[in-house]
Amino acid sequence: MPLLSISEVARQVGLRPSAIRYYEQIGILLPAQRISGQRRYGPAVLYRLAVVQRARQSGFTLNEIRQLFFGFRKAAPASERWQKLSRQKLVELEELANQIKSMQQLLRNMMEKCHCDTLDQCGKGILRSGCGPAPGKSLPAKRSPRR
Amino acid sequence: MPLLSISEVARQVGLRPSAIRYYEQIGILLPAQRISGQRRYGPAVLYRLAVVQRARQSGFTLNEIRQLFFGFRKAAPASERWQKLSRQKLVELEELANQIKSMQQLLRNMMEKCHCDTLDQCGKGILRSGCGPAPGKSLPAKRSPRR
DNA sequence: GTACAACTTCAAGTCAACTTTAAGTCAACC
DNA sequence: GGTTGACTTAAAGTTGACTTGAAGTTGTAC
Repeated sequence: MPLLSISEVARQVGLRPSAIRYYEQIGILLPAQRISGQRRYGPAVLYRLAVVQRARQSGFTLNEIRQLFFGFRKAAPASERWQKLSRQKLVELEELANQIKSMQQLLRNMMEKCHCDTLDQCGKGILRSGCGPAPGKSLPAKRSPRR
Repeated sequence: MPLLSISEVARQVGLRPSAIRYYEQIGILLPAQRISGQRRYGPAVLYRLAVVQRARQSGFTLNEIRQLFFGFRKAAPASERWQKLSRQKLVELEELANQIKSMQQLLRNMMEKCHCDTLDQCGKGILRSGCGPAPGKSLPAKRSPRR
């Protein structure tokens, strides 16, 4: 039953030691046992950090991860904790995805429709919504050609 | 031909005066004419800022917006500028959208498959990839029930 | 006894896009 | 002359998730 040093833990989970100290500092990890001043960890910390990493991958902030660990009554099962936080996070991600879609729409529209010469022209066009007209002929407002 | 004060411009474009000063400071807006120390703007600044706002909505950073304005040879038409920057940005947005999809996948998988009691259990499961087994019976991996 | 690596703490720095604050200037009105 | 309101500048603060730096401690190796 070997106790791990901070850099050993860091190595195993793919973090830097400073990140692990930070997690302890902000209360995501409980203060580790010290041996002559230095942190020593049991293997369980690897599970802890696996959860943290998975949650980060899933888009949770460190505050939310703290909720996951400490924001429930003590007996609350892990599955219930994930359920609750995930539901909310899925909503946020959906919103984010929609934002991205509308950015893509704007960009595609810009690439397709903007024939402005100067950016000021372009700005004028934007104020009338959409972007500027073609230099010579006015296109008959075709809709996006499939896809 | 009325010259606009900074707060009038801000009001019209929906920014705060401090943002406009900031844009000047970082070189997105050219230094405005001063009248007894105060900034005065012609109507063209509204086009400028319309472009800035549109670019922000499309996901461009302020650095990229500076590129849009000043990162091309002087004669480069606006449409060409947008094309170049948009192509790159669309790639980034695509990557971002994929990240979000994988987060959503992780979360849905978690909600569906995790029946862990403790988060440590959960962490153990994650280390073996996926999450923990059911408490009693093993569910036959049903796929999401519509929607 | 001293060099060294690995750790410690605490404070400050990083990034982006601003905002906030403090202290000062200016023109207009009473 | 005094007050008000809108402006000015420069510097510092904000948020999140860390990293970096400085200065100090510990255990081990030579």
